[in-house]
Amino acid sequence: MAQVPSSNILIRKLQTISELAEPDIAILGNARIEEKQYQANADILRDGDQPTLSFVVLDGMIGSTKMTGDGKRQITSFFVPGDIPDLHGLHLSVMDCTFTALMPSRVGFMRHDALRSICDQHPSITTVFWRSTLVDAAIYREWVTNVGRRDAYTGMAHILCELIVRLRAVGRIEDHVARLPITQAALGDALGLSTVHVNRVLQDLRRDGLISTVGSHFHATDWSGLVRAGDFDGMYLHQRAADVLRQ
Amino acid sequence: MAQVPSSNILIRKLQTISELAEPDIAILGNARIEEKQYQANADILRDGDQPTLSFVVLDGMIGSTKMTGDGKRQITSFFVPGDIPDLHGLHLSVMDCTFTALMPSRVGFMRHDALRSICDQHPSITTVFWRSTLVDAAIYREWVTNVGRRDAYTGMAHILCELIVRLRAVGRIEDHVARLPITQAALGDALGLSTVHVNRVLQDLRRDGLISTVGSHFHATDWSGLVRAGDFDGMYLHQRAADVLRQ
DNA sequence: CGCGGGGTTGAGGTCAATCAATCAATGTGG
DNA sequence: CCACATTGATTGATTGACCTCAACCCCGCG
Repeated sequence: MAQVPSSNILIRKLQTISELAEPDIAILGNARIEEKQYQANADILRDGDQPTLSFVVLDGMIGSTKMTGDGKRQITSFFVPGDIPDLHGLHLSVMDCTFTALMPSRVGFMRHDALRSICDQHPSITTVFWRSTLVDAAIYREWVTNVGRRDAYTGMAHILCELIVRLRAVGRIEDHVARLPITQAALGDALGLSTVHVNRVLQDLRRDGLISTVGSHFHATDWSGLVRAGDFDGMYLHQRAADVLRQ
Repeated sequence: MAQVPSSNILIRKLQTISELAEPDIAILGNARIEEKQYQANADILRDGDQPTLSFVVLDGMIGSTKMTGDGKRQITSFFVPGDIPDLHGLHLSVMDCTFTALMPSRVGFMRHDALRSICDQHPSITTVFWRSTLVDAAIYREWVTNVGRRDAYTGMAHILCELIVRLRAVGRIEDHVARLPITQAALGDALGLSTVHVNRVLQDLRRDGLISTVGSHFHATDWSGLVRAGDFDGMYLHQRAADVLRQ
């Protein structure tokens, strides 16, 4: 029905971290995907759920979030088009976090039993999926460090660098201009900061000529400066060499 | 040579998160493991390494650590006996973090090629290993939240709860008395705090009757109080029901 | 035209870092 | 057996990063 199958972006993302064999690409391309649109701040899966579906991000951005007992929110990771945020649901029956759309987003659902049968029949795809969850874990590790040991200015620059590299890898931004209608509140929840402080840190980054913002457009005006300011080394994203060189 | 094969603790740990079939237990029990002892603060694998071995913790405690550009250390997770901290090395060729012994520790090395051939021949073991790495990722998620959105007092209580539950699950502590010769500096690096502040927070926890310390012995004198203080819900550890009930 | 969401600004307060000692326990060489 | 070094814990004083509260502004929208 769709000229551009929604599995395309999934395949592209997986290719940024693994080499995919032709037959595997065909298998993944034929996977049945049910598309659905979400508004900003809509929950897709909730902490405590026992889902029978996983989803791939097609457009927009999804956050994996956790709430503390006193109602504060932490975003533990961003997920951009091509990512399968809840692939772990395939093997962990109860969700330990909530997936929320951080901007208007389109996602594609895939049935767990279908994914499991693909994995059973194609061990090489199992490896690719496993690797994808391992890269997610590597990103979590970096976020612990970012939140625990970097100050607000450095952490903000870091997280922006990560977003730009990941979006570039799947062709969603050119150069270092990102259309990122992400709220300052979301950035704060990602970095463990208040929205007020996020605002001030963004002003500092603008003052230093590292970024500029025009409405929801977000621009890294000094990429190497931003990388330096953010103490950023994208190695933890484990992208294939070919993709890294394309940066 | 050893009466108690070092794979026992590995099997026990895997059983806390997955049901293991008899044949799989036999396969894992026969895995060749090279034991090695490390002193406190010794690195086992370093950021940037390309290891051909993975290791299981046999005794002590290992931390996965990252350094920031200005030389601050963050511990992104603890690993206790039975855990395989660097199982991700099986599919991510370059290490993105360092594994350090946080106290005198004994670990057992297993060759990647041996592990890969086990996975190739026994898909059910692949699933168990995959699930193990997914639980590690769930722990990272919780740590992001702990470091980002909980204050020092709550975060400290939380991390102590996690350690106690995980150590109990593999039978390394009875009741809630833990022998934990972990330094306050390590706790600080885990929580993103200075050692001075760690010291003061521990005093607060003692003052409130939640913990007591005698030398390197560490005792949760009020388990339910500590759980409450730490905003702790162990669901994210994804232990099997039988194990959770045994708490 | 009023409303709400997101962004911006200012003032004051707090949690935790830093700096700088001191102390206890352990180990080491003479 | 003691002088000395080392590691980790503890304490006090000061500083600073970031939070909270409380406005206000801007803009799109029903």
